[in-house]
Amino acid sequence: MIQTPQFHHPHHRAFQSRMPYVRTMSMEQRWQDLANLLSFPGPTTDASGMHHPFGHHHPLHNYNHSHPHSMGYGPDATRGVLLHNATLAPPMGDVNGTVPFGNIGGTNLGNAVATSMNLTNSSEPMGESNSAPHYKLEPTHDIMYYQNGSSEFNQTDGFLSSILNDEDLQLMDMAMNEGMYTMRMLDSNNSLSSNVNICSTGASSTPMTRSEMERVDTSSDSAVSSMGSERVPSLSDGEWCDAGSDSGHNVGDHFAADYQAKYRPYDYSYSSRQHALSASDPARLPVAQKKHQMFGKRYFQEQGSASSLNQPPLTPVKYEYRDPSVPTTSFTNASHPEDEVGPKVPDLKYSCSMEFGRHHSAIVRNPISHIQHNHTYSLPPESSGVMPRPMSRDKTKSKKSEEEHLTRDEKRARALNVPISVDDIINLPMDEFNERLSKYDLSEAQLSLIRDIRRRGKNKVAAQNCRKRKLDQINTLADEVKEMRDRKMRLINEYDYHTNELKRRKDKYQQLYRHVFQNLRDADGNHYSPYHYSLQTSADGSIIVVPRSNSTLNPQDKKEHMQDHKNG
DNA sequence: GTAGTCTGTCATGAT
DNA sequence: TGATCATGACAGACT
Repeated sequence: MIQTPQFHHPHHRAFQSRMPYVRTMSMEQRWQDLANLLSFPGPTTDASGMHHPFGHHHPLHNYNHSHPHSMGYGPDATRGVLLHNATLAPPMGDVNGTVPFGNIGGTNLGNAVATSMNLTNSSEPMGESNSAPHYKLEPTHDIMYYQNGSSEFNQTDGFLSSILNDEDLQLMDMAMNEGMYTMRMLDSNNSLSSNVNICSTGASSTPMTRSEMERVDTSSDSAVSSMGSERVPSLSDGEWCDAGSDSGHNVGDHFAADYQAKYRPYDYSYSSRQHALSASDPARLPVAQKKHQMFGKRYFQEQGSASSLNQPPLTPVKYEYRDPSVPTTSFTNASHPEDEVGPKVPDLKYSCSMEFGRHHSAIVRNPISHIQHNHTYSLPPESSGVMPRPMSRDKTKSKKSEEEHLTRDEKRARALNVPISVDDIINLPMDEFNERLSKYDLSEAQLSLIRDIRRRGKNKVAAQNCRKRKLDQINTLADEVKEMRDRKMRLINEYDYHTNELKRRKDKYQQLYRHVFQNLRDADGNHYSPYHYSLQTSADGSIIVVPRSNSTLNPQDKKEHMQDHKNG
């Protein structure tokens, strides 16, 4: 039953007190807030020729702006009339039928009105209250509780605008927000593999499978650590192309291609010789289980060599071992060190993985990858000294003496008759190294050289790892930049969608409001004038007709109102 | 000849 | 405290 509350009713106070303040907010107020937020286009006259209050200057726009809640409730609201028997004429148009009402703010206003006022003589809801796909402004009957012009929408608008406009800030914020980033990565881990999944209507949501995540997780089992992602250290020479083609052409790919060219595997003759030279036992796995540093943040990743052995790393690392019991021929004893069969330190090319190429996109998208990158690099077992570059001209290698292949440290060691191979000097564990040293009566110069050789050799490997990590970080950042750009485009599209959706529903609401007044009749069958009455939603969702005071009309509306009175 | 790149080396700080 | 690692800087070799 439609009621026009008598606000001088003795129970007015009680009536008011029963409702939360916000719940007594009139429909107009909410409408006005909505209109203020969205700058409603005002309809003019309806089909009946009735000058519509919404025309041109919506009477609700400003009439209660200064006193948004005084209308009908203030002390001057003396005109309120309780309409116990207000009836509605049959609906002139099937508002419900022709255009289904969307859910307005999670509450089906049309449904509420229709149910409460029997507008359409139908019990069917005018919309599906739960059908709102995205926005759910409010879960209750209270559609909008905006108390002033600054609404959530404005805030949202400003928020989105700021996001969309301040790209740098956005990128930084998002990058900083690990959680968000993680969500994003989880949310759209497919987009990268599908290459520039821009302008998608929503984030793709194919989750990374557990196996993929685990694969990434276990990818950090190779020997040397780094702080970048697994992509760089895992790539093999020819596999960079695969990785590049997988994700399209972007900055990361550029680096990838660049990297392919720059970081060729250390499989030169030098490397082969080193493999032959190297003598080690399985315990002498390459290198370094290292601490990681990611943008000033260090991660300590305990990935001992044991785990490297126990778990197949994502990056295939080739190890060649020689029986440790076989004594390593000292450098001076081996006239042809390359003939040594060998020892074997892990085969150290920069191992590059097919796995990376295959799982590139997944790895990049995997949030875990940002936490547990495979910072390991398998490196060539090499002695210290300058590594000769691959011979570009075959003619130069024909009669090269072996000495020309020797590194500087090897030459120095040979010059000082150091009885330990350079490879052993560098790669032997400390205990074994000292043991070896104790076997010989070495001069101070020899000892000093040996220490330098060992230091330089380890540092060389460390430098190589460091450079790989650096490029790895660059690649990772390039991927993140691309990801952020994709996200930005998605947000823009989403924003446009919601803006249009809001406008559509606004129009529906406007249509409904007009429809209500067109069909609303008092006991005598007369129309309710929208100038004199307004609709309000009570706490229980029922719609009441509330007389409005003149003070609630803005000057323009008053002017039109007066003109209407003069005309007719 | 010059510029850019690659890589070994040193110095330094951290672990 | 020494060994090792990480990394910036530098220099030489190379393209």
